[in-house]
Amino acid sequence: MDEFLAYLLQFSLLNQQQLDFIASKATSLSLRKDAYLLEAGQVPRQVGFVLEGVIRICYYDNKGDEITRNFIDEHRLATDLRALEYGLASSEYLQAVTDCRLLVFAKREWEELAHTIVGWNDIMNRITAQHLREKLARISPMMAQDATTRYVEFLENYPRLANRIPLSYLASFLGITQSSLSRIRKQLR
Amino acid sequence: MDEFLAYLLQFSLLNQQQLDFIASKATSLSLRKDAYLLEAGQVPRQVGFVLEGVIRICYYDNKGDEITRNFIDEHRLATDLRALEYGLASSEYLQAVTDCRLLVFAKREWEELAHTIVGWNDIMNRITAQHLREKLARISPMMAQDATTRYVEFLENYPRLANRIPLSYLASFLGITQSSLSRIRKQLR
DNA sequence: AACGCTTTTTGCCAAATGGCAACTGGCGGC
DNA sequence: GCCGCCAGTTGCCATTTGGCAAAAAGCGTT
Repeated sequence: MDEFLAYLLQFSLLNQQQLDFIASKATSLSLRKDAYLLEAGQVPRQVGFVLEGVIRICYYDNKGDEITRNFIDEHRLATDLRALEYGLASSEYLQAVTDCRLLVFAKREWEELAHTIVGWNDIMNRITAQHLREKLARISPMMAQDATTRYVEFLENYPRLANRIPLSYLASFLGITQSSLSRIRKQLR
Repeated sequence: MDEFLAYLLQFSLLNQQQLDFIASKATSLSLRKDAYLLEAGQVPRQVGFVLEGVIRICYYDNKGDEITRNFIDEHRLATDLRALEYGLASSEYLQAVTDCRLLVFAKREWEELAHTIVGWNDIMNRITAQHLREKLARISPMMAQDATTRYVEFLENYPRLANRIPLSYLASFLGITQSSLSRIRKQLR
């Protein structure tokens, strides 16, 4: 729990009373590898915060191929905040890549936080904006680079992730085939 | 000016007095094709809103090649909001791709808006988050697709842009070479 | 119309990547 | 220890894309 509060304090000044209130709203959840935290078509009903493990965001393209769009590891929010806010069905899956431990806020509790904590939405918007900026900053240079460079930079940007992710997911995230990625790895040794 | 106020009203409920106040802070600016609204290394001192024309966001990679990271067309904010907020130097260029007409708020005026209009930062965070989400939603599927698909989808996503942008910028944005894009175009007719 | 400048198109070949299928290796269940 | 399963690797060849340089097309100026 303290991990989440420390995370919030990066984005805001919250007093002890507020922190206690926030803590009182959280529950904990374990996910087995491959289990879904959220499935496409569902309306999200909770917000997760990853304490341990890796979750991936994926969807299916118009050819039916599964595409991994992103990874969420420790100390990141796992939910579709937009879909949650507007009560929309999500278009993506959130699936555990490894066994995971999460902190979870049910939608009702989350909204109570929004009503009770002054500036809660402001904090969330900041967090959202920062996460999106980081993702964008990592993803947008990737298109202009070849597969090897993309892989090497992934290793630099997410050093703690590479050895926990199946090759197929990583290849899909990098926009190359599994075979190509395997060959690239080989060449790098 | 009304265009900008209408834009704001999409994200918020502002009364007439607030709108008038906002309007009083804006000035207008014309940019010639190829002129810079912001250069890398500079600390941004203003926020632009594109009334007419196209601006691109670009930077130089470690090989010295110029990469176009995004386009900003009518009714979009043109600035580095993060750098502006924290007084940081921007790492990117904002360059006019065509002649442009902009609405401009100097940093000082922009901050006065933040202090005067209740919820101004909240509005800006919403706008930022939404823009980032849109960009991400368009960019992230691109890596998994071949160059032709990326080009076709660009045409669908930005129908009003394609004919106003030099081929080289577009190719760079799509992560392919100018020659390849030219060949792809040829094949599509 | 002729010129100079920039943008776009092409040709040629090399390199990177994809598609498919077979092979290998690790690991848990029996 | 053997088997089966899954993830990762490799071989083979087709396709895509890049790199480079030359040619063509567009455009404004004179």
